[in-house]
Amino acid sequence: MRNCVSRDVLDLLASKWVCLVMGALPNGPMRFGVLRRRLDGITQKMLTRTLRDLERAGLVDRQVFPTTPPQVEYSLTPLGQDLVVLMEAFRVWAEKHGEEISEARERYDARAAEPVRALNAR
Amino acid sequence: MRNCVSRDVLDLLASKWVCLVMGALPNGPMRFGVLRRRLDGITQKMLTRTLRDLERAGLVDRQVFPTTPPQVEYSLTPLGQDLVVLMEAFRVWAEKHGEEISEARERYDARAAEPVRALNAR
DNA sequence: CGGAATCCCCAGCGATACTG
DNA sequence: CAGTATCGCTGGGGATTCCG
Repeated sequence: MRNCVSRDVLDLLASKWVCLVMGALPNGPMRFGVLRRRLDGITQKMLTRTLRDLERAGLVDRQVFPTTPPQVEYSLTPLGQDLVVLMEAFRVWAEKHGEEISEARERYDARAAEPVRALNAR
Repeated sequence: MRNCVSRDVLDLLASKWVCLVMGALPNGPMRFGVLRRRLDGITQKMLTRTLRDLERAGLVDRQVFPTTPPQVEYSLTPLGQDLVVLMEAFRVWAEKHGEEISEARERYDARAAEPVRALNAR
């Protein structure tokens, strides 16, 4: 179901790195290596793939300088910048309520463990 | 990297069904079965898991009526409603620019196919 | 330096069957 | 009706190696 358009964009965001990559390059063009180090923990393969997906979707611009060694710069397109604004709003929400969520999880887990303890007590 | 709080929430949204499930129940409590049919295409297992995750995170409330047959109603918590507002903003964005994105993809694919055709032409 | 290619693992999800 | 339990697969993604 939900063959609607928003599903496409949703699938994009569902990718593990898309948000992080986009969030890492809002200020001007950035070289591949620099981006890689900024996102410490990402594989070069996943960074390449993620950037390709974003470029294909028209959210990221890719500029190649045929020098030696080669140099490639990535930047957000206007559309990409527009989306980053939304994601930023989301990030703010997350930082505001993150604590609240993790507390809720701890409470939930504590409640779930309780019956088990009662069982072991016999 | 990015052990920051927003990553937790990000992982939640990255789940395939979270956004769809939350988007499907903004108006009052809703029974499991109804929700299931509304989300036509979701497995009962995934719906259960998704709802559990959301309940654990404090975004969804689960109320059980010990009748026969059993009846369980799900609803958004205030925190969940708050998040839905954000997701709604995102959905609007997606529907506004979805076309633009799929066009960009077609252009990209066309360009990518071109060199191949040039090769085959020889 | 930026990226393509290859190998491989395992979590996510679907399908199916069973239960209180 | 609203789940839990079990099996099986596929594909996302990591590690490594090679290339211009």
